[in-house]
Order: sequence, then structure tokens, then C-alpha cells
Amino acid sequence: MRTGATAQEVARLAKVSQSAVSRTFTPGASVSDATRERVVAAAKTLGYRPNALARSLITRRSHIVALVMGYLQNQFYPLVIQQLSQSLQREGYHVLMFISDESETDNALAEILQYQVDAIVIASAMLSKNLAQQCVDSGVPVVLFNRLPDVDTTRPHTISVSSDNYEGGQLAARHLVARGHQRIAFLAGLENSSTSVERERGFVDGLRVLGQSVWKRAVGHYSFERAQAATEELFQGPRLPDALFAANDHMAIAAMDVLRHQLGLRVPQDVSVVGFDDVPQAAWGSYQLTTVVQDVPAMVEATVTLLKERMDNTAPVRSIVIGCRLVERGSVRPALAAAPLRAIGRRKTNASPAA
Amino acid sequence: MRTGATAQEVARLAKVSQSAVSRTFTPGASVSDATRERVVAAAKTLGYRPNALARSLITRRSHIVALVMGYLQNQFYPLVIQQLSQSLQREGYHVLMFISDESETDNALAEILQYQVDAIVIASAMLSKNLAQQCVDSGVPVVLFNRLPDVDTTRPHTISVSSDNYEGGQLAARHLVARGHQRIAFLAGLENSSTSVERERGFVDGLRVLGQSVWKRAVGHYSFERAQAATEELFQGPRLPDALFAANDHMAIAAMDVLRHQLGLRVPQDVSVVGFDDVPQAAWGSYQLTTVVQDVPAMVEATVTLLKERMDNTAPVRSIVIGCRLVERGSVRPALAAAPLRAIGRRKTNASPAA
DNA sequence: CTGAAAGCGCTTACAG
DNA sequence: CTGAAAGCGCTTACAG
Repeated sequence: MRTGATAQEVARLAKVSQSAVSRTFTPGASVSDATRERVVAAAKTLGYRPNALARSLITRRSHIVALVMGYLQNQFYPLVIQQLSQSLQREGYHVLMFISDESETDNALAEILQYQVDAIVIASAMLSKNLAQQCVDSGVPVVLFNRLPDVDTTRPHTISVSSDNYEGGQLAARHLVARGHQRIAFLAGLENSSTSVERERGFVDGLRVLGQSVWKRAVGHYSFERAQAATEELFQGPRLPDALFAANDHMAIAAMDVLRHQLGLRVPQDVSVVGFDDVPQAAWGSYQLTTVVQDVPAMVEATVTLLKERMDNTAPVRSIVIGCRLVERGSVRPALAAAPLRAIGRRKTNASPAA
Repeated sequence: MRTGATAQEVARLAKVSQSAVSRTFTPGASVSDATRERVVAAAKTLGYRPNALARSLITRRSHIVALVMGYLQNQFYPLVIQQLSQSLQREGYHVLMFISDESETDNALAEILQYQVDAIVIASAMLSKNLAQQCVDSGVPVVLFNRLPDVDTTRPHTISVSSDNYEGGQLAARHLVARGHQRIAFLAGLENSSTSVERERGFVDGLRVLGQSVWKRAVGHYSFERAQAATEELFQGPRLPDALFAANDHMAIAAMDVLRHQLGLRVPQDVSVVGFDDVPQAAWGSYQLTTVVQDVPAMVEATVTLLKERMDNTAPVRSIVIGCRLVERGSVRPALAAAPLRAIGRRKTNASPAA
């Protein structure tokens, strides 16, 4: 698998030392124009490109960052992969991708460490503490993406980039209450993920401030299928919820499908739905999901910034929290004209359907 | 960024030679149990892990394969990333991810080559020929995923894994005709991509054999937005198409949204829709898209097989084509009871809506 | 500016 | 089985 010539061979052809060849390909190194020209010419005829592995070995910087992901069914993550890897590419880094499958994870990550990655981005909600700890122990900078450090991570090393999930939960609560809802259900994600926990906490607090509480609760584990099952569970019995807040769009969409196509309920006339993330599908015509948007570009930018700070050690350790906002679409019913508390048989509302 | 100790340090602690340490971590190398034990113990206390970069430098195998992708909006690709990278991980390879953005592509790929990747998988419909050629020229094995080599790629080096897109197009044609459609439109993807071209060719041939031809045609460029615009274009004028075959699910879904929410047409009562890929969204309750399924697990397995053959040079160069099948859901109307050719006002059909 | 030399951390014949 | 030694392809002080 030889990929072209070596610096030695280029040097011979250009009749200069190997050092000169190296300098020509090292930005900022001092080479005369004459030498550079001859080296470049020789390199071109030989198809020479410096061997990044050898370079990394001696400079101790691989310019590789590992990206650890969970399953990609939730379209939020492909979005992150795309934007983050493009951003990193622009900064001269390369992404070593790693899809973590619960089981093999710990072992495979150890392998990644062997590649002397300059940093690790963990964007997986379901990562074992053990694993996160292992990363931190390795001394390689780690940034947790869309995920808070576990409480017992004592090291101050762990930095994170996340949305203000607590605020986002509050936003959802206020919006639903403002629209006159009174039996509001919550569909949780993974019980031990910081995103679900924070969103729920914000949601619960938001409702309480407004004199309400969660009417009913079920767990969807951030899975499409389990969210569907959880929705059925939520919507059985005599008094149905009149609104649902799902911990992410992926589950909100799963819920809408069940509501409409299995339970025969109308969204938003019979039940309003709010999600979290604002994945592309949330804007699709069939869903028109009102949701709390996570600002992915801002999160990615923050990640790259923190990554660079850590790798160059140019700033004190810090984490970044990005603000959320709610985007209104068609899955929440419009405000009632008046006397919302009197309204009975809310399903008769003449709210317009999703655009 | 030191990640633990070196073999030299382990050797000192274990009181053996550095060679012995190396052998301990090289499967199949001969080390006595006594030596191995001492090395393992020393390695453990020092947190030693062989440096993969140094190893790759000397073995000339990096165990890294580059994965080149286009934009990930189309959920088909995240599916591929996930399955392919997990498969590769199981085989002991690591994935260097590379999202190609038309412009920067050529340059960035050259960088990837510097990392001495063992192979390259190109799963991007919109890759410049120049680039593909560059990969081939580098001498690194390249497999084109879901994409055929360009006709002018003379090198026999280029191998590919793809579905039988031509057959898939035929399947769609037969299905639509069998259901009594007579004004069938085609929504093309990227004009210069082999997938769109082959699917269309199979579709056109399939229709012709049955005495029909494409009623109307527009280009969606595999983009959601452009597919929506193309759909509006297709469905204007006095005589509307009664069916639509889109070159992939991503566009088929975009089309369904336009059909239903902008044009007020019913699917499948007014118009039937068939897609291609079978992405997870195709099965969502709101779409229930009948589509030609690409067998991703089989494609991934074939890719890994070919990759290994090339890297070990254990078999002659070959490509693999995977068969397609059509999965029926709710976006195509049921067969008419009788006399389909007489039927006028097809929209009055009492076909049942999507489940 | 330039070259000779040391060295990054490893693997692998080569002797023993 | 084991160690000393060469070498993978590069960068980077060190002299000049």
C-alpha cells in the first residue's frame, strides 16, 4: 500500500537534503525560494505527500479527533456528524468515527486511544461512566456533546457543550399552558441521560410555577418503538391527556403517528404535541412539529472552540451552554379565545390543522 | 498529549527487552508465559498501550479506512455509516470520516491519503471524477458504495457495491402498472449519478415492456427542497399524473408532503407514490411509503468482504450487485376490481387510505 | 538558509 | 524463547 514516494527520494531527485524537503512541507520553516521550487518540482513528479503517521509520531499531534456516537436513528446526530466533521476539517483535523454499541464500546475506545487522537468528542447519550472515565484518565481532552458530565466525575477535566435543556423544558411548559392545556403528559427519554433529566426538570418546574403539574408520564428511552408503546400507555383510560411534551423530536414524531394513525386522535385539535431538537423531519408537512430548537451550528462552533482551547491549552477549562428557543409550527392548538378554564370538550375547538 | 508509557519503559520495569514487550502485544509472536506475564503486569501498572501510529508506520498497515460521504439529510447514509463502521470495527478497522463538500473535497481527500489509510469507501453520489481518479491513482483500494464507476474510469481497480438499481426501477414500473396507473411520472435524482440513471432506465424499460412510457418527468436532484419544487412542476396543468416514482425515499416523502399539504391531493386515492431505499421514515405512519428496498446489511457485508479481499489481495478484483425487492405499504392504491382501462375519474376509487 | 544526526515508538529479521 | 540492532518516514535542534 505505498502511497507515493518518501522525502528521501524527493531529496535525491531535487539534489537537496531530506531536511530541506521536510522544511518545504512545514509551514513557517525557513527554505530559500530556489530550494523550495526544486523540492516542489521533484515532489510533483514523484507524487510525494508527507506521511502523516510519521509526522504525528514525532510532533505528537495526530490532528485526529475521535467522535463517539450512539445509534443514528435520531436524525439529530447525523446533523451533528455532518456539521462537526466539516468544521473540524476546516480547522485541519480529521475525524475518527466511532459508533458505540453498548457492549463493545469500552474495548474499542481503548483502541481509539492507541491512535493518539488529539481529542475526543462524546456525543452519545448512552455512554458508560466507565468509558467516559477511561477517556478522562487517558489525559486526552474530552468534550461531552449534548450531555453533561456525570455527577461523580470528580476530575475538572471533563468539559461539555450542551443546550440549556432546563430552560427548554420550561419553554415547553409555558407554551402548552399558555395554549390552555390542563392535562399535560411527559414522554421521557433515557432515564439516566442528562438531556432527558434536565428537560423534565425544567418542564416540571415550569408547570409548577404556573400552578400545574405533569398529568401523566411514561418513558420512551429515546427509541421510536418504545416511544410508540409509551404513547399508547399514556393515552388509555377515561381521561386522556390534552397535550404531550416529548423529550426529543424523534419520540414526538413516533407519538404523533400513534396518536393519529392508531388512536384516531387529531393533532392538534385533540392533543397538542411539543418536541425537542428541531430535526429536519419536525418541519415536514405531515408533522409540522412545534419544538424546542437546539442550535446545532452554535453547539458545533462551541465544541470546536473548546477543543482548540484544550489542545493548545490556551484557556482555562470551561464548559458552554447554548440557549434554546421554541419554534411554533402546527402541532399545538392556537390559544383559545377566552375563558380557557371553562372550556369543556376541548376537542371541539375549531383550531386549524397543521398547514 | 502523552497517552501512557512506551514499550521501553515497560521493558525496564519488567526487566525484559523492548522486543519482548512488543512481542507480547503482537498476536502470534513467540513469548514464554513467564515473560508475557511480567510484561502484562508492568504494562498494567504503567497503563501501557502500543502506539498505533508507530506500529502502522512500520507494518505499513494503518487499519484505518476512509469513509467519504456527501450530505447526510437523506437518512439512507446515516444508516450506512452506522452499519459499515460497526462492521469495520468488528474486523479491527477504524473509520476516518470525511464529509465531502463539493468544493473542499479534492484537497481534503489528499490529506486523507497522507494518513496512509488502508482503503477508501466512497458513498457519495456527488463525487467529482477527478477525486475518484485521485483515489485510484494513489494505489489505495477504493470501493464505490451505492455508485457505479464512471464509464471513463479505465482502471480495472475501481470496484463497487450497489443494488440492482435497474431491476429496482423495473419493479416500480411493474407495480404501478399492475395497479392500473396510466399517467405515471418520474422524479429523477442527480442527473449524473448512476443510481438515478439506472433506476430511471429500469423504470422506462419496465413501462415500455408493458406498453407505457413516462407521462411526465422532473428532476429533484436528491434534494428535499428541489424535489418539492419538482413535484409542483409535475402536478400542474389539466391532466395530472396518477402515480409518481421518485428515485429515492427522501424525495418521495418530499413529494407526498407537497401532494397532500399543498396540492390537496390524496395519496394513494388521487395519486400513488413509490420510492427507493426503504429508509426508516418510509415506514412512518404518516407516509407508509411503498418502496424498493436496498438491502443495506447485505451491501455493507459485501463492502467489507471486498475491502478485505483488496487489502489482503486474496482474490481477483470484482464488484458486487445486490438484488432489490419491493415492499408494499399504503402509498399505492390497491388494484382496481375490474376494467381498469375504462375507469374514469380514478380519484373516486374507494381505495382505503394509508393504515 | 542548509545538512548531518538524533530520535519519535514501534516491528522484525537475525543470531544465539 | 530472547535481545541487540536496523529501520519505518518524518521533524527538529544543532552547527555551520
